[in-house]
Amino acid sequence: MAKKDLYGLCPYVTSQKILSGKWSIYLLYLLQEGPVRFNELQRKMPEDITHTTLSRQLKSLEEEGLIIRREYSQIPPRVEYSLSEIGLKFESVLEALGNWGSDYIEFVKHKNHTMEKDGEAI
Amino acid sequence: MAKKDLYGLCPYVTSQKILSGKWSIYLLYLLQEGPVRFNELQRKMPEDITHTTLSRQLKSLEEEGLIIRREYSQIPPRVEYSLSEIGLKFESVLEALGNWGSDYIEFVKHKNHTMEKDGEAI
DNA sequence: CGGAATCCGGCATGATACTG
DNA sequence: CAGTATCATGCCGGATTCCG
Repeated sequence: MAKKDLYGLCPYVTSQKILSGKWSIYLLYLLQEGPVRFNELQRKMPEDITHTTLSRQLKSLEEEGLIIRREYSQIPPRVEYSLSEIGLKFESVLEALGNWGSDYIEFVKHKNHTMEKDGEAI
Repeated sequence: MAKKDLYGLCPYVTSQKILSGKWSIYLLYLLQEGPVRFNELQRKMPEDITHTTLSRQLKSLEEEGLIIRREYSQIPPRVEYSLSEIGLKFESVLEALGNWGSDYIEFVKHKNHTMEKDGEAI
């Protein structure tokens, strides 16, 4: 059954597919610290994101097994998202990604700086 | 100048943008072991990819500073791609990604297995 | 409050053909 | 062999609306 043969069972291809969602990484990052409610997630996003989009991304991550959706039967509704077991394991990736991202930002700053010094206007 | 403000200087958002290319992760993975020629890259891709697409992805990664394109003036042309300094630093991410991807594949296999045992046909 | 259903637009990818 | 130019298209994200 294994849906889509798990992309040839290649870990990199598989990872790529899962990270293809525009907000997947940041959502997993936000969920690291425990259960978060839907609206709270929306507010914490670095850019504006409609609830439609957020809903889809979360549903997708849930179907892939990375996150858990817990619904409390009350009015008004309360839904919390958290990392699953395999989602928790993703934290090592997040850490590497965070470190590298910071390095990369510094790299680009430096690159721009030297470009200015050289008087390039590209 | 800093193009697009580096996505708010957030490491996760920045990383997400760079990994948005459909093949970025796998390309970086392939380039880990040293310079690779264009056609060689194309052959090593896990799925068929047109040279148009490959060319664009490589150009994109090059502009972002992750890879280096070296052209040898000869006929027929010979172009080799390799990781830049910041691209080399990405290897820690690749390692984490590879490990997690393998775990995830196992996770899905197990999930499917138990689903079959339970006789679910979803 | 959280989400489903639609519609729409953009853009990345893919297909094809041409160049040095 | 490697790349560009052009055109087609499919999918994803965003906007809006309705629902419980």
